[in-house]
Amino acid sequence: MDERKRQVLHAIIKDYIATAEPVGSRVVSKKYDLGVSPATIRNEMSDLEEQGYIEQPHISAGRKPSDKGYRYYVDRLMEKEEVGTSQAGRALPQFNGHWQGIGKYIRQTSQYMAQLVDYTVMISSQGQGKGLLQKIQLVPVSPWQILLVLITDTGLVSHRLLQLSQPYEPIRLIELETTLEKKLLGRRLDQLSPALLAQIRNESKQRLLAEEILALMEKVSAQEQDEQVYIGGLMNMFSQPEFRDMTKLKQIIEFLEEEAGLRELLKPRDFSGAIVAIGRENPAPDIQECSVVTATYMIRGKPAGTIGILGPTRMSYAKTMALIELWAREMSETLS
Amino acid sequence: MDERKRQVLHAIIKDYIATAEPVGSRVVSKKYDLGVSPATIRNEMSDLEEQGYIEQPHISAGRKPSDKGYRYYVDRLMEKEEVGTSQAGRALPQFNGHWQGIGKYIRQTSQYMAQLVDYTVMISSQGQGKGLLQKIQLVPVSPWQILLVLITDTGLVSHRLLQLSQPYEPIRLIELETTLEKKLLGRRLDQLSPALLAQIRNESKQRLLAEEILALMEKVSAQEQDEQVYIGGLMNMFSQPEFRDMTKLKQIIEFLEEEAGLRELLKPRDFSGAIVAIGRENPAPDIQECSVVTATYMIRGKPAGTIGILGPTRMSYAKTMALIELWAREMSETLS
DNA sequence: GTTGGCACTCTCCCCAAGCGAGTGCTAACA
DNA sequence: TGTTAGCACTCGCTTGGGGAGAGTGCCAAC
Repeated sequence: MDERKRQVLHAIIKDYIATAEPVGSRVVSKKYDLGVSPATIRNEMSDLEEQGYIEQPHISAGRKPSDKGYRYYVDRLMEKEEVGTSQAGRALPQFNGHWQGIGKYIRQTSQYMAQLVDYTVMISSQGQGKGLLQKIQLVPVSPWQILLVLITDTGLVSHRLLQLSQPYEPIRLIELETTLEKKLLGRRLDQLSPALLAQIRNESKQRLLAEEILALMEKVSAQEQDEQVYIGGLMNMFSQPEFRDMTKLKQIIEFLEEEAGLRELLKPRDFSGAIVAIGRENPAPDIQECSVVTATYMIRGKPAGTIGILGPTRMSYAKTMALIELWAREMSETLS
Repeated sequence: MDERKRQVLHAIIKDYIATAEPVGSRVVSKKYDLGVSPATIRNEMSDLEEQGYIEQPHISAGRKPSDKGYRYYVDRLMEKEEVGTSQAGRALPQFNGHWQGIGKYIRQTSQYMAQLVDYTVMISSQGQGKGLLQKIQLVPVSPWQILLVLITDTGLVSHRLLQLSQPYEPIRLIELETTLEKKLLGRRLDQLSPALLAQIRNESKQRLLAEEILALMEKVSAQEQDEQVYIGGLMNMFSQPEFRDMTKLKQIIEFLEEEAGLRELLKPRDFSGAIVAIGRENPAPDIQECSVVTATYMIRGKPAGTIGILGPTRMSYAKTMALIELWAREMSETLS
């Protein structure tokens, strides 16, 4: 691929991203002055099509980029946008309200982000059950009720109200609390070994009580790992000309309503930069006419969730990638 | 309005709900045998139109019900569906998974409900900060950190990790806990009077500690009241012929994305039966081509949230109302 | 008060023609 | 050998008209 072909491809992609209309040889020649006539451009375009970088919707229409073309653009052509220059008016607002939990923060953030791009924003937040146990507390509430409180070093605080099948003896409760702390502190909540738990159960002087509490802890450890996904700016999809067709739109919304696929898409990674999946590169068939840009944010250096931006393949990659990287950094800071 | 007019109106509404097409005099006469000819029906329809119960999309089309017509139908014509008969395959599944918090439950429930109706389901859950304080616990975590745990009789457990500006003295912490319990237990979390809090602050021996904890409590009481709304079956709207027009659909989704309006719509009421708002009866202009059926569910007898079902004005009111009342009862039971 | 008949209106669908955009090819040119 | 102008051709989109179908309103008869 020689220099001029690259210029032609670049021009076609730029124009198509801006207009969503197939671009013809004349436009390329005039608007992006390459110094050659439309006829020459036509020859180049013919070659590019043969190589699979662009395609013709109909025989008498202009060309539009193919997935392969976009891939080439993202990897080699695109000028990376400087986050610094684009920062004004694009950064997330400094968090300054009352802290109302990570879920609330992420939900609001996803909606705010969606106002700044024309695409749909999805943010996953991984369960935080992977921290080390820092504190275990058994709080007596009533003779039949105990509150179990677990705190991990990732800042997770988890609690469960436990309805006992028989009243507890206060002394036993304190004993049990001590035992639990001795045996379990410093371990990962999601990796409590059954052997260890069995040992505690056996050593305990009030077996039933220990049994009930340990069962609850196992439940908690299973539950705290689960992720959630928040979506903002679904409506932005409606402004995209490629989704004027209801069936396509429906497909996308179907995908967004189904949590499993979304979670798979937004699984946190170790890498924190922006990653792009273009059209058919997406594993989920429902969104193979879309592109997804993702970036993982961290909490205290550990992957904690992923931001995803879903738009048509004709999305503005340079801007989107710059923004998502900026946002991932900002979220990491806010949440750490 | 005489009996035959009522029959004609009833027939028109039934047919329109089923087909979404304007119904003509011949159809009314033949399909819903009233024993009179189309010409007679035409006269009746002419009257009904004059009175505003039905309307003509074009001069040469059949009639469709107006908002007023639907209102009359809901109030007087409709045969109420027996919940008993419709129960098979329509009830919510018995909750039997791990309990993962009310939010999760409501989200899943909204999606399940949406599978059983062809409309969009919205469920609000009111903050549960309106219960009476049953237990206050200050858990030492580290010399600089305290965990504040509040439990109310509505089953709410709320906690906050507090970063102190100076280390606490263990004895003072216990003292303070006792004071707080003595003064505040039995009071409503959302109605802690400033005077009372000031008094505690003054009596405390370690002022700064008390101050920080009380400030946190005020925050918690403010935050726990806030509501959230879950939406399921947004996609169902796509199957409704009246929303094949993108601009209408867009309007509705705009409404659903904007939380304030939704919350207003789904404010819990004291009354637990189904309430219908038809078309222009809705205060929000964005959904004035829709109808909304709502019913409030209770937790231990107190209004806790509202289920809403949003569909075209041509919705199947009898079925929807029967279902929502059933579901509100079931949710109340599960959550109590 | 009810009915049949009839003229009238209006929408929807289909089809054909015309327009416009853009290509591919060929021949000429530097 | 690469570039350019010219030209015929293709194809989608729009426009306009005609016909079919559905349903009404009105009138006269029962």
